[in-house]
Amino acid sequence: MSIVARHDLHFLVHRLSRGFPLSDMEASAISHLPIMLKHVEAGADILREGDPASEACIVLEGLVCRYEIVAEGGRQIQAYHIPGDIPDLAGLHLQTLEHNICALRPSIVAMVSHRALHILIAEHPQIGARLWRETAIDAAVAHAWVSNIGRRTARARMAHFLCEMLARYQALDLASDTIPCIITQLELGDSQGMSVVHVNRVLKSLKRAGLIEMRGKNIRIRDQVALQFAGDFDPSYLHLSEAVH
Amino acid sequence: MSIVARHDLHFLVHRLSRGFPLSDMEASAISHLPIMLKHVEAGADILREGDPASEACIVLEGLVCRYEIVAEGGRQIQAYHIPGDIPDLAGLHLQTLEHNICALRPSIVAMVSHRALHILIAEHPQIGARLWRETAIDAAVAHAWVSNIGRRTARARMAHFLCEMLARYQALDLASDTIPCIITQLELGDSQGMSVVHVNRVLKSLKRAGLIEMRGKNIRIRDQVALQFAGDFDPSYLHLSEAVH
DNA sequence: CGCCAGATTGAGGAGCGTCAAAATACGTGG
DNA sequence: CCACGTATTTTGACGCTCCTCAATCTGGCG
Repeated sequence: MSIVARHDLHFLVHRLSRGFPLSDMEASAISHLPIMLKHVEAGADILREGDPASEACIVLEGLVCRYEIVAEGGRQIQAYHIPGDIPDLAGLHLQTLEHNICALRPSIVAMVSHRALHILIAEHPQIGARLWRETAIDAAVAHAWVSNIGRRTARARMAHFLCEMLARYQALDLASDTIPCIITQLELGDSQGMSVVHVNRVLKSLKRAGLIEMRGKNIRIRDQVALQFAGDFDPSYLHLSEAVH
Repeated sequence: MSIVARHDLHFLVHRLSRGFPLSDMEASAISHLPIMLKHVEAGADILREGDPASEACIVLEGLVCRYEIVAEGGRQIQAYHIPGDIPDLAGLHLQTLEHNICALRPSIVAMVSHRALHILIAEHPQIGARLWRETAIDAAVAHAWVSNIGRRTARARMAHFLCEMLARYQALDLASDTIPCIITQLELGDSQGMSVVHVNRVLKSLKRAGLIEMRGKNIRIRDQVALQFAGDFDPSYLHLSEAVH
């Protein structure tokens, strides 16, 4: 997975092509964006709250998250970002971002200057529309998280979350039944609004029910349909494969 | 408040002008959008989950919310929309929206066809950027809600939410210390992920502490600074007044 | 082989949900 | 202007979910 030759932007192109393919010229324009590769070690921040951003980062490999520290002492992970995602795309239109972005695992990201992106968008309005769509999807996912955390029991919440992660990796052809990244139980808790202890118990319950199992440090979904049912999961909000009008 | 002559898009223009004013031509182009006014009664849906949308609605008066019904039976209100907001702006780039939009109070909205918006954006790219920014802010607010619901106690969560609503109305010059819309305790609970009973107790606690008081059916913030402290509130994420680059 | 991050388990308690009832406000028609 | 039906608020009692604290266990690695 770490061969330099593979470090291109094909996951991003793939994402933006969802629904309706980009033209060769557009795909090529994206691939030729002036990027700077950055290897980030696990736990390292990529962007800090309040930084005036002048560039965006595209996840190429690894696992990145957006998080915030709240006064009462806890960390809240607001989103996970997998290859092809642009965690700080919103920074293109906002002065500052009010969250941190960090790598949870050793990761590789591509840094692109906002200037380059603005030029790209000006020359290829269609790409601008697709990127705007990404911002909209980001919001849709966040809203789904609000519902998940606000109104579902811990068990259903966890099931829903696991379904989301699996579906996103499946859309990239990076998974069939196993979530290919390692997420610790502490991280699961910090994203789903529960304590590590309770995460552990909920996972145990899902294992006992035959819905999931551990495969080394990864989580394998043994019964995706049942898990989706347990989590009241409908993948529509991820907009993984819809057409563009 | 219901004089027809006031039913223009000035709140929207105001929103989009934040940070750096729009040109007269741009402001005028927005004001001349072909809109259809729609009076919506309290409780009526404006958009249903999964509707293939071909138009967007701009809130002119009243209070509108985005919500979802989860399997376990509860309603989760994901966002409140006040005058100048476009609750379903994301629909401009997504096939379908996976949430409902309804009026919580008698409201007036302006319906605009996506076609008209696309033309507007094509002719005024700057307006497109500002609308894109709105999508980004929508996502930022949703992420703040994730943190709020996921990691704060009921009391801090409520304080944070009240600060948010007040700040948004203040930015429109529609409030000084009183949230000018009525939100029932049931609605507060459905948005903050708590039961009506607990909402009532939390509000009581905030009243006893002298942070808020009731003014008829409205909530008046008696000590905004203290309430912000109690809710660990920092308005940055609302991006109410920042410059555009 | 020892160390350490992460996982697991137990016990006890706080926060918050549920159920149920009463109180209050609000709109409507007489 | 009052009577009445409905929506909302308020309060109490009780219990479940989930948190905290704390200890033990496991697997990976130098």
